[in-house]
Amino acid sequence: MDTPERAKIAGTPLSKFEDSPIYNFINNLSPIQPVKSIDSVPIAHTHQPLNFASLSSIFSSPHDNPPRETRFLTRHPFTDYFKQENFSDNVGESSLCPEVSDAGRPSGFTSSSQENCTMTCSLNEATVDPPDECPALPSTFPQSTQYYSGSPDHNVEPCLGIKMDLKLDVGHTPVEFHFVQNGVERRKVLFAMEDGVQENLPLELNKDKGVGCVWESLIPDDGQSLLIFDSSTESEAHKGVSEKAVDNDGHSIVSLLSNCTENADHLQKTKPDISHGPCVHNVNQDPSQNCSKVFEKEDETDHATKMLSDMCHDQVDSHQQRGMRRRCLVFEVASVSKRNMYSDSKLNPLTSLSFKGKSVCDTKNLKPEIRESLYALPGIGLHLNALATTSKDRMVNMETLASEKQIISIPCSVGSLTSTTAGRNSLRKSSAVEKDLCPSGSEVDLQIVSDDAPKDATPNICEELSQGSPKKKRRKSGNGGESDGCKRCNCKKSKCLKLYCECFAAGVYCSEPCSCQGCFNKPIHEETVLATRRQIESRNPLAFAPKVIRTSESGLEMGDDDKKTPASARHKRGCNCKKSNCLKKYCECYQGGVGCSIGCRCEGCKNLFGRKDGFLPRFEELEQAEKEANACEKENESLGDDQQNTSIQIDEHHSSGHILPITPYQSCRLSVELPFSSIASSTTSTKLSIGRSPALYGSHMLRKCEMVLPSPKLENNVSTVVEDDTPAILRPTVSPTTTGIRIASPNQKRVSPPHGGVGLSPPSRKGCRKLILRSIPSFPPLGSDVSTEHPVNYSNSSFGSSTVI
DNA sequence: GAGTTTGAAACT
DNA sequence: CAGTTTCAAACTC
Repeated sequence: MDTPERAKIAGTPLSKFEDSPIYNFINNLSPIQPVKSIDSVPIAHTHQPLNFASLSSIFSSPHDNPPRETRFLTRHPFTDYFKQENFSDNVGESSLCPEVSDAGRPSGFTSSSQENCTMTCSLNEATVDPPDECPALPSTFPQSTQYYSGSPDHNVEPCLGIKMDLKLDVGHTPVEFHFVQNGVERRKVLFAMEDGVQENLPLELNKDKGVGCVWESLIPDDGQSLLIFDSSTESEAHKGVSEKAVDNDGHSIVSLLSNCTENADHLQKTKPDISHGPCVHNVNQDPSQNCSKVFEKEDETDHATKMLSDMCHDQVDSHQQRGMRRRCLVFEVASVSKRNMYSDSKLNPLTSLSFKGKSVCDTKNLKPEIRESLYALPGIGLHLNALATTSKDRMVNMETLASEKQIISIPCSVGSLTSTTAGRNSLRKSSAVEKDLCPSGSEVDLQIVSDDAPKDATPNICEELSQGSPKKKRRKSGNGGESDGCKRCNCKKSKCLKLYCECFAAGVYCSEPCSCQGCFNKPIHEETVLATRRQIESRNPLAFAPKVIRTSESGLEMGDDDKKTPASARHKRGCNCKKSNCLKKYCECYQGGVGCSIGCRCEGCKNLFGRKDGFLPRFEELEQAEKEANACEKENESLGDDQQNTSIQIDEHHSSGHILPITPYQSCRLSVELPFSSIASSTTSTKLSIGRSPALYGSHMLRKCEMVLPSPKLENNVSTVVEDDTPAILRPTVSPTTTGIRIASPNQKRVSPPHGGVGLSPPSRKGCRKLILRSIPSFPPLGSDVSTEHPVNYSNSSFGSSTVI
């Protein structure tokens, strides 16, 4: 919708809605008193108008994109209404769900109510089909909206918001609610959805709707089909549910997931009669029961995650996949809603978004500080250190995605992000809650725009997204335990409370994949962790800063030495290699894919990325050296051959055949406050998001694609952020990507990026394809309309700028 | 998987 | 700040 419209909506007082027929209708329908949940609007409650009361913030979110909105069809009165409500601060954006065919919605409630209304509501963008269309069936809906997940069109917008599609067909049509919490979760869903869509429903996608309508395409025209899961794979409970759902009038579609979610939420608390809800009725009781059973069995917090992971893994049947995807979405929602419901203030959707530096889905692993910061800055999730870490798996994933030509926005938030707003501390969630969240996903704004549907990626993503997934445990592979993409520590004596511990250093809690002993880096010992962290920071404010900060900018703007700020103290100091010749991972510079700088005290430096003496090896030399040095890694790389096929693309601008190493110094052009150091001081604006976090994505990506150097975000973001609340990512400051990466030596002597960079990249980089990392708009503090200020142009974003190789 | 090497982190 | 020790990752076998 147009900006004016949005504004209009935003400004629409709740009262208007109250006056609207729909509002009245809904009120009448629901015998249940509206539940007020601030953080989220649980699907279960969606049927009640009041539930949306807190959505206003969502709508106000800066994320709204005018462009996108234009797509939106008609605005439904409800939209306004919803906006009025405070959904939660967290709501970043919502993408509209175009009216998909009725069945299309992942979650749908069928209401027996007599009126027919189709309402689609995206919290952020709230798109609603006006009541006019009420009788309108899905088919009638004009165009679907694009989802962020990867639709090309969406690139522009960062999405961290809660996305909610509310579709009401009172009468025969089911009422469907799509609720995507935001950020990570949403992305997860999107990934899953897209993935499924692309794989399974390519035709559908392309048919009528065009690129943007992936989601919609996912949804079968036949609403029923949507709900039907592959019985073979589905659990009994689900089966029963779906069947029942179908049974209801043939046209009523019930979203099992929604129900489950709803049920889950309600079960523990109130156990409301779902059937009562205006929107939910037919299907629901049994399914709900089933669902409830399921949920009861498992820990609430973990359940959603597990389910998600399981679903992700099962992708045999397209049909199944659809179901799976939807379920994932739903579950996710469910988990969210649960959290919201139960943890109330504790859970902030945004929080869930935060990325863990290393593990993709370990929200629980996030350290308290980070969590806080995350809450404060939704967009920022990646710990800088995470960037440094290399994980092949992730690489693979990332690469895969990249290869797909997807645009991945990986906003990295520094582990110890400083919360922009101290006030948001309240948002901090309990660790338990966080567990459910998928940090990586969340924070990382991982938007994949795939030109080619990335099919491969899906699994990976799913895996990452789902902590529970079995694959997770692959963790230690030959490379040292990164197989999962999540590199985990193996500390024995440090109790994981020292920088020796990668997890600790990355600002994440140790998790299952870790092999640490006597670990204190766990939520249980949060206080200890924090105290230790503070201590370390007091000693060295930069201790938690990323080892290597690379900025596309830095590369681009070589001239400004002054501005360069060392990303981390460590790097400031530079490496101190004696025997590795800076050709092994022992060397942080090498590991980070940057050249050594003057600050390095290394001996016999042969850093392929650039020597402190300014020497740049020829491409051939580099290649050979790399081969020699990294033979091992190559082996590992095999895994991603397909994915890695894409050669690293270095910006031609820079490619003169030589790689410009980015030394830490170089990269740090911007005087940036290290985010980490500021952990304790939440008040400071956060700083960085280097990669977004997900650390998973970002970090690995970066690592593997070292040449690219996304870390720029850090700088960019940081600088920006500091200045104003606008997420750095969103800011136009950098123009990076387009230009390509330039690596400048600290002295700026080095220049010439390698051409393909292919051979040069450190082992980790090999697989790197050209990734367009977009800095995910960290969602700026609610209320500020980023879109206007910074139209989210991923391509321009710092990340995006950095071309990933 | 165990042992060695390495260099950062921590300590003095 | 420099030297030493501790530590865990990286690496090798």
